Amino acid sequence: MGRDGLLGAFEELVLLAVARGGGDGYGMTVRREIEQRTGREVTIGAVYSTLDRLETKGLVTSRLGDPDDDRRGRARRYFRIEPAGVDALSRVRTMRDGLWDGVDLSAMAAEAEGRS
Amino acid sequence: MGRDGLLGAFEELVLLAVARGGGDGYGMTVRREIEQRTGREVTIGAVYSTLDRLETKGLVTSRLGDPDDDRRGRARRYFRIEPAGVDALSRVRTMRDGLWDGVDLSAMAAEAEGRS
DNA sequence: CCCCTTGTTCTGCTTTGTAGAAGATTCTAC
DNA sequence: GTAGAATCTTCTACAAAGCAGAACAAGGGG
Repeated sequence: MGRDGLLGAFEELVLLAVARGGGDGYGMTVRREIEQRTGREVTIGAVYSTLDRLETKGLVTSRLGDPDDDRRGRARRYFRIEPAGVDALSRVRTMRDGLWDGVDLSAMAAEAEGRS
Repeated sequence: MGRDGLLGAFEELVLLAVARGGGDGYGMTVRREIEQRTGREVTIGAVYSTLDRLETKGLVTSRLGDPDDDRRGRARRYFRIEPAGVDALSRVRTMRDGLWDGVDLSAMAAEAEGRS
């Protein structure tokens, strides 16, 4: 995240997936969400280490669910976004929008193509 | 950039600034552009190391200008974006848009705030 | 000459990003 | 009851990206 509290690229994706979950997301669902919405494959290790880092920074918090129900396996760890996390998302977006503003990708592609 | 040719957060900003320059941008102007449009301070070392990495990946190319004119100092190194760079921007944008889609930051802020 | 200005390059370190194996826990079926 | 299989998390180790600041380069002007 660096010097002034910015988010890395993958951190942003994970944080966004947590935000979408509304407090009901956990490691595996975050992974699925990212894979489905971006078409990109993601390893589970990458997701968890990023979640841990986000929690350390105070952008998300987690609580352990009980594994009662009729499901098997280990207890889930649910994540939800904190105000600081919302804030970080907001800032990263504003910052990027400023640089994207007015950029025309197809015109740019045509121009770059035309030189080769 | 990792496994599937993705851009890091800062790489994206730099690449975008190069793109905006239309081939006339160099280290110092890229820095200024980012600072002005994002309000974020950036060290020159960060900019150059990122530019080098982008060049290694084939997303931008550079040419050395001659220091004729009446300006002083060392020759500038001008950067321009290549088709692969345009492509990378396009992909990173599509991917992120998928996850941002439908996210309402202010509603989210209110909800997260309301819990504390 | 020496220094000021404009730029780039180099060195070293910290934070992010990735991968995959290992551990924990419960259900099913024999 | 015990071997799998299923569902999830944790751990270990390394590669890539991000960042800071000093060093270096080169021309202009007293």
